[in-house]
Amino acid sequence: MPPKRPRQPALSSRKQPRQARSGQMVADLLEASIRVLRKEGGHRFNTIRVAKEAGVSVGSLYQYFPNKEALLFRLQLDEWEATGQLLAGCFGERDRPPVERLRRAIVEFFRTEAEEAALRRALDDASALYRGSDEARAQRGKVLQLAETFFREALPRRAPSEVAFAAEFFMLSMGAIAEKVTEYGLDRDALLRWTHATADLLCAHLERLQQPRAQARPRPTTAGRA
Amino acid sequence: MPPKRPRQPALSSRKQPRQARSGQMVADLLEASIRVLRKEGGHRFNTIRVAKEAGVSVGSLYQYFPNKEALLFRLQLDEWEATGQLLAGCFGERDRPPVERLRRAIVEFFRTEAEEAALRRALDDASALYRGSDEARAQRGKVLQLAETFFREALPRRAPSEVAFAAEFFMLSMGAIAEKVTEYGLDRDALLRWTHATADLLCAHLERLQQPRAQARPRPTTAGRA
Amino acid sequence: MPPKRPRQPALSSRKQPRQARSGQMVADLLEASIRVLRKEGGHRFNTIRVAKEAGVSVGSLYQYFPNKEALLFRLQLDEWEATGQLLAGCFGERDRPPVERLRRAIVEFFRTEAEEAALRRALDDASALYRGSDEARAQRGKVLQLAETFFREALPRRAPSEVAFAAEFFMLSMGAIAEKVTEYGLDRDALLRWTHATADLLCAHLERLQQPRAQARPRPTTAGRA
Amino acid sequence: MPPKRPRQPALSSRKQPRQARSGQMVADLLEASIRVLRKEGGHRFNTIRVAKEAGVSVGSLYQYFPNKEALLFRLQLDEWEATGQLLAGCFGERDRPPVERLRRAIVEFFRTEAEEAALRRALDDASALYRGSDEARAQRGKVLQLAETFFREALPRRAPSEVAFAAEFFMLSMGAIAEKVTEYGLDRDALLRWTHATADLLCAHLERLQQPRAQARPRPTTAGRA
DNA sequence: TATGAATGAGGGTTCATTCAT
DNA sequence: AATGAATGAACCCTCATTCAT
Repeated sequence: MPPKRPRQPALSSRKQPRQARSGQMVADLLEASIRVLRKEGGHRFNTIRVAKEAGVSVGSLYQYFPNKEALLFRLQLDEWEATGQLLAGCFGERDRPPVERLRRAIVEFFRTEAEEAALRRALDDASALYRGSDEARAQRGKVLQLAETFFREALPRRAPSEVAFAAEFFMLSMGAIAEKVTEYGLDRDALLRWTHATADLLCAHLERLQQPRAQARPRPTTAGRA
Repeated sequence: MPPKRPRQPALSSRKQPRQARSGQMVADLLEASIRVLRKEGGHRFNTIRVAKEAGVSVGSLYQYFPNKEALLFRLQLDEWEATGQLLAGCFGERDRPPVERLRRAIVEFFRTEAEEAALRRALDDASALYRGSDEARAQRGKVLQLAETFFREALPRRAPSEVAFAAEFFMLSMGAIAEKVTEYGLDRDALLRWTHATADLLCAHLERLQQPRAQARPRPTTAGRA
Repeated sequence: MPPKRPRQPALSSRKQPRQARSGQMVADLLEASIRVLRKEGGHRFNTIRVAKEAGVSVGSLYQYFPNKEALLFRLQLDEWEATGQLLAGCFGERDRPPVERLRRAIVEFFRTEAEEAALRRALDDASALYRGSDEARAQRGKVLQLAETFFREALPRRAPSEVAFAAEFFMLSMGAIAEKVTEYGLDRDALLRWTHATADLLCAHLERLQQPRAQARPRPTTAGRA
Repeated sequence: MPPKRPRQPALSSRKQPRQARSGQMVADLLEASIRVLRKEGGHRFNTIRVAKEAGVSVGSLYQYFPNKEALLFRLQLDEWEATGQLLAGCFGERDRPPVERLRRAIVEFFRTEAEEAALRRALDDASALYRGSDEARAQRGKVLQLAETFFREALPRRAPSEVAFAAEFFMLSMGAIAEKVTEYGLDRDALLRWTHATADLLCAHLERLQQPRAQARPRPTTAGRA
């Protein structure tokens, strides 16, 4: 049989940084990564540059991250984590009506997306490297959970499966639109216009879902077209 | 003598293929590219593989495309072109009401997106290479023109600037959502559910825009938030 | 799922060098490899050094050999091939009695082994890289076939399975002893002494096998000893 | 500051471990090394892994072994030592005839070789690192001494130089054949067949040497052949 | 015009060894 | 004495692009 190099890339950190020193190193590397991504873009992102930017050796990098993918993924995870926090904050304001909370979530989401546009873009460029990993799925699940809780509250009369779908649909739509919009690199005002258009779109949708028997709209048959 | 990457990528074809033979060569290369992208994914896409797949030499490839980016971009352009045709067809059915036309456009759009999911994904992985080029902007403009014509008809009482924004907003939203959805790799039924959810979302929005004074919704101040 | 790098190392040549130029390149690389192995030893053998020694670029090396292992393996294959030729020549001299042919084969074998001692040693150091490959097994099979033909002639009254075992046993013994002996780096006379001792050993064994019912020797039970 | 490999490897232990604690540490490291070799193979054998497996720090490892080679060499030394013990036991059974003792030695030798096949293979892969060292020569000398004593007894009428050569020849042959055979990874029965074939071969040779004027066999001139 | 061999910088990763703590 | 983080040279391999034929 041919030589078999093990090759079992993993995304989780190589060592749990418990001591202060290790934690610092990881933090330095992550910050350096962000700087590299921002300055050079996703496709110039490489371990040597990151290590140099962090002022450490490549070897050190590999002591904390099993491979390049893991480093990028960790960055993405942190972004997602922050986003989760943000949404949790907006969704959780139980003294406001749900639609208002949703709007605020959207506004805040667009704002933070835009702030980090360059970074997110770069991360996205590199996303092929960690796409489909279990860890990615897990994080996605966490955010969906969050949204589901909110939508359960906003749509008390809908069946659970409908609520779950709505949660996924809203999150995906918001994320997808925001991503594309921030790609444009708009100025503040233009961004606000897009933000509110999206908010109008999704809030109206939520209100419609809150009506007793919505959605019964005729679907014309998709005749023709191969 | 070595490559020495000039860092000044040009995307337009090196020569206008006027003769039949050249046209054939370009077509072969594009088809081969698609096969390579599909079979190997965006990150195994390289000129040697494409040339081999097309049954020609790398040198020939470089006679018709100044660089790898141009090849990929041309592929993307063709996709966009096809999409444009598709939308033009749907939007142009003047005997149907606009909302119905929009719904059909969305349904068809999702369908073709899903059919080519793997290819689009691969193209997207490679999109960093041609992103932001003038040609890309130009193509985008063409599709927007198309949509604007439709929305002008659908929203006769709206100001031109509002119509233009709506056109852009609808196109972007539809594209963004479809892209993310097809990333999931859903089965036929799930895909249909997502398709119609998106159609419901956007058609309702269009209907709302068709009402006299829509959009006058209170925007809560985005007070607070770290 | 985590990123999956294909990794399918193969040992066979990447392209069949049919043109003169290619053949030359392969030959140059193999010769350079031999020089590197001899000058630096198996553990300093690397693709960069080989390419430099051959006066070409690493890229060229990889156009003809899919990886380092393949290069080494090809060297080994060539050695084995030459050995096969050598043995075939000795074994095939049908006008001499088999025992005499065997002795000559052994003498010749030791001589060529000693000539290339440094190289073989280096190859052996690197053998972990291609050990157990199908190609290696195949080549081994070819040499065994050769030996079997000879032993069938030398031991006409033995059962085929016995002949096959004898062939394998003689080849292995001769090879094993020669390998260890040449490791010593002996002078001409000492080497001759070892050569003839081995020849005596193996020729006597062959003569014994040629006797009607040899081998009936009492095997003391291996009592004791964990 | 970095490693800066001095290229002057020393194999003797850095310190003579006199205290119990040190002895324990060395023992732990050696055992850990064996586990690593067995589990990961020669080419994944590195100091960090060994230290981790032993539950100590790399630094500690380097307190007792000047470098990786020394560690491996020590392992090899222990193997050789054990082998020496084994042979001494077999050779020393003065109440049995020499030929019988030799056979038993061979049988036992093959058995232990096979038991540790994986380990020996790994050690062999690493042998380039300590090959030719004085220590290796010394250990070899000890085993030869042992064998020589036995052969002096078995071949009382032979000249000392002949006895010495016989001792070396037998040891080398047995070792060489066993090594190659165990490389195959045979099952118990096949192994036994090979073992006894080797024993037959070598015991017959010993018996021949015990005859008054053996070896006077005509050596055909090695005419021809470059 | 077509070919495809050749280039070599660039990128990911490993690991022997040191030395501050 | 023990630790283990840090180092960085070294290694394998890829691929965009050129240019002699």
